[in-house]
Amino acid sequence: MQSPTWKDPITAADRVLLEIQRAIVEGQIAPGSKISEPELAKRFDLSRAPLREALARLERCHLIERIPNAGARVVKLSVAGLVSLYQLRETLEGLACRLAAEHMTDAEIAQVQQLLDQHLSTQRVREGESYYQEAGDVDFHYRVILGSKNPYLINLLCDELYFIVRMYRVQLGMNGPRVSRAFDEHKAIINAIANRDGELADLLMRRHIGASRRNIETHFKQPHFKQ
Amino acid sequence: MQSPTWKDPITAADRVLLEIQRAIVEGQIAPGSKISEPELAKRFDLSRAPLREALARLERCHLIERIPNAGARVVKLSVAGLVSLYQLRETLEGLACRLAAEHMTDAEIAQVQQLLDQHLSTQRVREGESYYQEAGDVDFHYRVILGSKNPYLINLLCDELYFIVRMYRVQLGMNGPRVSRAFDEHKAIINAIANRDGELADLLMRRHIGASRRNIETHFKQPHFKQ
DNA sequence: CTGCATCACATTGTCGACAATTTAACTGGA
DNA sequence: TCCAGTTAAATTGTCGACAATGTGATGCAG
Repeated sequence: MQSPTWKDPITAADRVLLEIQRAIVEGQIAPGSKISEPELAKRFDLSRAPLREALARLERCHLIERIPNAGARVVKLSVAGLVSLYQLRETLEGLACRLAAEHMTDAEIAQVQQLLDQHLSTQRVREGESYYQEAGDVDFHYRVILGSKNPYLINLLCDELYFIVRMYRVQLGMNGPRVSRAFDEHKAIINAIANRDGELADLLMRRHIGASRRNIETHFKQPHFKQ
Repeated sequence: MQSPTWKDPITAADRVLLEIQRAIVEGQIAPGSKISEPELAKRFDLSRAPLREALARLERCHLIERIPNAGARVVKLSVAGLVSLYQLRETLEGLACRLAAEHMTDAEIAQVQQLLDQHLSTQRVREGESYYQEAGDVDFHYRVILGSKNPYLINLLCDELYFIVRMYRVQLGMNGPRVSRAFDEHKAIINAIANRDGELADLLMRRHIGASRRNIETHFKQPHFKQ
């Protein structure tokens, strides 16, 4: 409903949603801080009606928590939360791989392989620019998820879990040394899918995400991040 | 946010949500039919503000689909939708079992085992009353899911997917001959969890749900149900 | 008769104000 | 000083009306 799977931000609620989403993910609105409806309404110059619509969607993607008659707060990041989230991701994207191996067309698979080569070359040129790395990573996972052709799964991963996953990565300053290794793992996964080996693709994806989780987990203890 | 994991229906939006939820699940509001905000507002005697809040939550649990500036419709049931939904459920509840085998206390496990014996006896007395069967089934799955101790997973299964799963079962008239077999399968699953064998519990749960899906699938072709 | 443009109607999106509830500050007493 | 009860301020929930958009009917041109 609100991101890679997007139509056009038509209504005012849509626009303010995107802005607040970005602000929360990037930490401009601090984790744990209270969300004041009157304040945000003034800040974005609209009434509380579309704002509340946006808040409802923010709760849906786990960026805020609401308590009836008491208001909303931005979620707090924690090691336990990260582990829970990635346990889910491992299983879900593993399932996506198994289904993708079954349902993706040869053309779609070839397109992803081509995409990886393309990302590899641009990544060599723009050494160290983490933005391109993340864009490529997101793009790869996105394609595989869509390849599953399972609407519930697609909605879950692309709309509901996407932003909270991104929030962990962004706020823990993920630029890591895992760049080139991730590319190889992506290659192996799409090859397994190309061979219609869903079981292997499932396994590889779980490992891939597991490695990513351990990589992020270490950042919780590093000095440059204030909990 | 709106079911087994429930606090108290305090606000007007909460109350109307429960009523519409029930009406949709039980088919009193026909699948595919349009949701008119003015009509429902009059029918439940409240303004459109809390009604729209309720609609947002109905979309969240996949009971309605909204299109900007064009309104909402009740979801249509289909074989493809059922398959997609149960693919997800198999994987998710399998994960729940694996985590439950790791995180449930001995006391919690014993409580579930006791619960199953209790259900078995009451079921023998009230032969054929499908309500008790379903209540018991829901209760068992609910406990295992909570046992996973994973907040994202709990929210997903108990709040977001619970009602659409129930809608399929209710509207396809599930009373099936699978009663006693399900009890045995539940027993086997909780025993695996008691033995801390997460892998086996995972496998058994997937089979259990797979069997349930095939059981429901057959009802799509039977005469007593009009698509 | 068919196809397209126009227009009126119905529905959704948004607004500002009021009611209900929570939070905190304050007062008084132990 | 600390705690409980009360009260005032601020916030959330709800309402009715208006604006913007979508829908269907009507009428005209081809």
